[in-house]
Amino acid sequence: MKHQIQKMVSLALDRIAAEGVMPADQIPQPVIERTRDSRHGDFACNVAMVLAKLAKRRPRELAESLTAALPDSQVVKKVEIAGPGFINFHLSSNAYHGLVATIIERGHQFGRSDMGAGKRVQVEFVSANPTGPLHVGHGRGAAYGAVVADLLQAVGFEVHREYYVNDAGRQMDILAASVWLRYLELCDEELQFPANGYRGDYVWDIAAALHREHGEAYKCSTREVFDDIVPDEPQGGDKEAHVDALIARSRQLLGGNRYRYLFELALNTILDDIREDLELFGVHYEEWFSELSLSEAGSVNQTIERLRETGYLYESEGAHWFRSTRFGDEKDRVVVRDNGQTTYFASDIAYHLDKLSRGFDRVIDVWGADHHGYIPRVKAALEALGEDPSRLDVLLVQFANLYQGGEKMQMSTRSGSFVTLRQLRKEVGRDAARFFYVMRKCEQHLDFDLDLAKSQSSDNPVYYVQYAHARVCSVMRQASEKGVSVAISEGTDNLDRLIEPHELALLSRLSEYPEVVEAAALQEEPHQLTHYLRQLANDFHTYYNAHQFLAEDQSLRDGRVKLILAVQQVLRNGLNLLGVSAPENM
RNA sequence: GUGCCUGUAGCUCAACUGGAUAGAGUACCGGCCUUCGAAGCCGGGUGUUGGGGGUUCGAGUCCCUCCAGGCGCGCCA
Repeated sequence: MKHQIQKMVSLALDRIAAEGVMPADQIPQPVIERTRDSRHGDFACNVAMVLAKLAKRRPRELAESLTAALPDSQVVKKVEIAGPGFINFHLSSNAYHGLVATIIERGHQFGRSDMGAGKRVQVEFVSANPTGPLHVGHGRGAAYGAVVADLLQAVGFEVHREYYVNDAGRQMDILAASVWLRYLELCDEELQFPANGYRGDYVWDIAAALHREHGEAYKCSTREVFDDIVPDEPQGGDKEAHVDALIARSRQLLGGNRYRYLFELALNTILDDIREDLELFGVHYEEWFSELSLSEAGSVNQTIERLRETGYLYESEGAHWFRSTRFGDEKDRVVVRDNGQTTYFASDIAYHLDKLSRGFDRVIDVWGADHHGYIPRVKAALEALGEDPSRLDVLLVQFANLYQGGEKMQMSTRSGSFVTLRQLRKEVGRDAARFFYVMRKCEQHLDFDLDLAKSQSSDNPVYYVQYAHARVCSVMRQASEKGVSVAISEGTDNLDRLIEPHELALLSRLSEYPEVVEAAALQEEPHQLTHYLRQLANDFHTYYNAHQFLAEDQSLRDGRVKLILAVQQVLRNGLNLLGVSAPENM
């Protein structure tokens, strides 16, 4: 509908331009928007005000000429000029009859489009280090990334969802060492657990599994392990150096094979847990991309060599630096440490290079907002290597704060005192969690009220929307129990019986749905869809209370049943895009 | 100190990316169930859009400045 009106206005603009009112080569695409206030009609156009200066005419005067030049239309009943120069379009009552038929006919396809024209988009999200279970902070990135991906797919992009597994870095070694030390404790060794080690219960679990299956085959004495190790922080030393020394000692005492077994046991246990967790959260990936595979294939070293060839690499204090300041970064960045190890940044450049080389038209990263300082250096590296950095889009997701009983809950990964995504799901359920996570713009801090998400009351927006869907189902059940026929007629038959203001409002709302999906997808803003669904549910509940759907009058009933079936379909489609179920009863 | 993000009704947030009188939910008060599910609906008031300046027909939205909060500023990932 929007496009139809836009075409009409464009045509009118061409016509008056031909009359020499203004230069024909400077005519913009007119903006059509839905009115906020129904007294202003259904759609409004501001083009007369925008072009007033160019045409050297008063806005209202220009609007007069424009409306006179508008072509006739079946769907537009009345055109008015209002305010400073708005052109308001009032639709005729049958304008949306085709819409209802279309929704019913297209079913779950309604709202989808091919606007993306099959362009390939890669969306990387969550990508949490496999050093512990996912917590509620990751949950937001998971829900947000999943919905953005689904939205893009819905409007015709070919979407590739990917999880980057950081299975190569130092953090993984710290995890392995942590597991081993806990294992030693299970073997009745007494030791001082490092300040920088991972302390969560899951570390004990992995250690216990190792102990169960291999007895004391991995045991060493505490003396062997800690002999000559630099002191830890509580003893006045450096916690980083301490833990690095413990890692080196683990490798040395266990030997390559046993260390690798331990490392992979920890990695796989946690990764399996993460996979299952996300699966149960309704988040699916096309690919789990291993960082380790990058370095094993030599990509990281190749990337560093390519960078060296560009001349933007230099040596200083024994390390190799990338001159990212050349490309607007705050400071230069190390890619190879003085101990010869490549940095996380180095593999990340290699990874992004790999993504771009796979031929995606667009690459989207969903990151926690605490990583925002990282964007300039990644883009700098891509630019230095001759890639177009604008192909990469980084979406930052702010933290989610959990509230319970009005109290903010504090969390920290290292200390192990965090609420896991799994706990949250068990607590509030998948539907509420998914919905709450995407209810806010991603750059907003999210206050996640556990009590509200759990509550089965009208306060809870998830139930509000789901209830609207269940209500339609219930009406249809009632009809069959009462023996009332609700087999609907063909096409647009009987839709002319829909004349109540509530019905017209509902029709207009339904017509918005494809626009909302498109806007939410292109702007990467799932919250637009949650807001829309609440409005649609509200329109429906209002209608429900005002009118009897299963009317005596057969043709009236037919029209109304068609309308509420269309509502049901759109609610279902929208919830489905959010990864939230559309229950038939509650 | 410096860069990014945020600041809108008592609280949690919208505002179609520059449009008309800034809107929802919640909280508070009142009304609506012998008729399709009251997990619902209807009515009632709430604003110096953090402050100040600027840009223009028009600013919550863009620019400058100040104030407040969050995050970042490692040869960690």
